Amino acid sequence: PRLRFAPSHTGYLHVGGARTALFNWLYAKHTGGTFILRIEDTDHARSTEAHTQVVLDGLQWLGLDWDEGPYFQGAEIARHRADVERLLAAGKGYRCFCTKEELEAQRKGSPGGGDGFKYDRRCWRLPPEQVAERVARGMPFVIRFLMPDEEIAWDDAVHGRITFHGRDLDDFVILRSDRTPIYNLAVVSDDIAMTITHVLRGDDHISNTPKQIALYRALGVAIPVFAHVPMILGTDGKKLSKRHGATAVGDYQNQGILPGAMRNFLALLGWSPGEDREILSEAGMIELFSLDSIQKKAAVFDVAKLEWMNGQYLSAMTAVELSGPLERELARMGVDTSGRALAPIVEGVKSRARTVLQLAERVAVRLDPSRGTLDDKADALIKKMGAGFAAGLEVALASLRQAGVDEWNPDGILARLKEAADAASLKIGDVMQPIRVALTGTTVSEPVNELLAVVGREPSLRQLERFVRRAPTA
RNA sequence: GGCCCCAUCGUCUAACGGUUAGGACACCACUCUUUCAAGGUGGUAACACGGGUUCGAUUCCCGUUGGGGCUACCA
Repeated sequence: PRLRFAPSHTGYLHVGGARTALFNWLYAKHTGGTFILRIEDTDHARSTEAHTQVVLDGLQWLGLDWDEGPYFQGAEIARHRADVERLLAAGKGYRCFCTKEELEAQRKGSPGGGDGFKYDRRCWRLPPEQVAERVARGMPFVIRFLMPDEEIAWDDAVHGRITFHGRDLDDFVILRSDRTPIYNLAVVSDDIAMTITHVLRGDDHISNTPKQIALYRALGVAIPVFAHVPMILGTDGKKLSKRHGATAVGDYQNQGILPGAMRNFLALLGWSPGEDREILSEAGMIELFSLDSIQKKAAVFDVAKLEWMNGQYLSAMTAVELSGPLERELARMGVDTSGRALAPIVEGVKSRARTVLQLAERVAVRLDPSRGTLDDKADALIKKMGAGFAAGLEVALASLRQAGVDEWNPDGILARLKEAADAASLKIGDVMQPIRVALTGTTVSEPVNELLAVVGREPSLRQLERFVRRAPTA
């Protein structure tokens, strides 16, 4: 099989597009087929190289490598025109001299007031000599496709049989007056030229499919397998768009989502491997993927589940595997990591983080506790403990000052603190929690003794002292 | 308006005529723990509605309702 992903270069890779690309890629990998990338840039006004690059970067980030391309639709205009000429010569297309203004007037005058307007074929009825005369006169024209009055149906690989009728379809334009091709014509021409066997695309193309099938028939070419995958919706059930927040894969990359997690999550949106599987390896996905287990229903994009999944990937990865994305994020935050061993810190915090951003923030605080800021829960705890907070901190500090460098390890610190708490008749938690808050600004962290060990003796003591001066004593 | 698609917990989904309708996220308890958003255990929560077909429908058919898509010299 030969598959293609054909995004238009809108300047960003929409998660819906990414999911479509993923399904194409999975099917190609599963069947040993070829995955082709083609950029639809016939709308040259919007076309820029930078926009194309964003799409390429997004696919690469997700690990979706293509076997051929990227091809550019805009480079094939000569072939598109040749196909249009063939249709014209065979009487399956015709010249239309109606101007945009005339069309607009016709639209306004039609029953529906414009929506659902179908061209009335007045130019098709023009006598040949009049057409020749207008062409000779240099009158501008578009070429329309003569929609046959017949049933157009196909067996969709995800929906089953879908049936349209030519009488409901318009004689749509296939070549603009500037002799550039229109989308539907270009797609069919390209898919034929590239011998595409499976067209896997979004649901929103279902209504384009009968037009394209009519074109295949007129060109005398057998149609490929069509598979229309469901759309991705926002939480309000509407087509996912920018007003829902992050919709581009680049947005999620910036928010600290790992590519593996994103791919896994996207795969499960509209497809199910069965047997309650959730976390899937790349090989597992490829092996299990099939067109007939694709959902017909649109799916809502649930960021909470994406983040959960990202957390799963995060805690399953080793500190070494995480070092790339982590250091990139730390650099972006302006944190100096030179000469510091990050691995031990990462081990302590990765299972509690859901995004690389959170991971980086926590690592940064352990590198330099003074950058921590109090969150609401920590603030509430301080208030709740009242004088006990400062008392616990004093006890901790006094005891930790006694601990030498040779003792500054998780076991040594724990022994110290236990002893000190006992001596002061405090519960161990009344000593530990204040330390945690002072060092991280939060109520959440790895065990406090490990936290102290990883932060180091001097930085820990310095931060605790700073905090004692600040903490309320009454 | 016309054409088309869709319909299981709040969300992602399993079920391919017979199940106490299963899992995951989220949520709520409990548990482990010096804390926790981590781990563990448990819980609340769904077959849109009405007709058929059938011994039997979440499952097949029709309709209703509801949602969505398309309807450009955009892609």
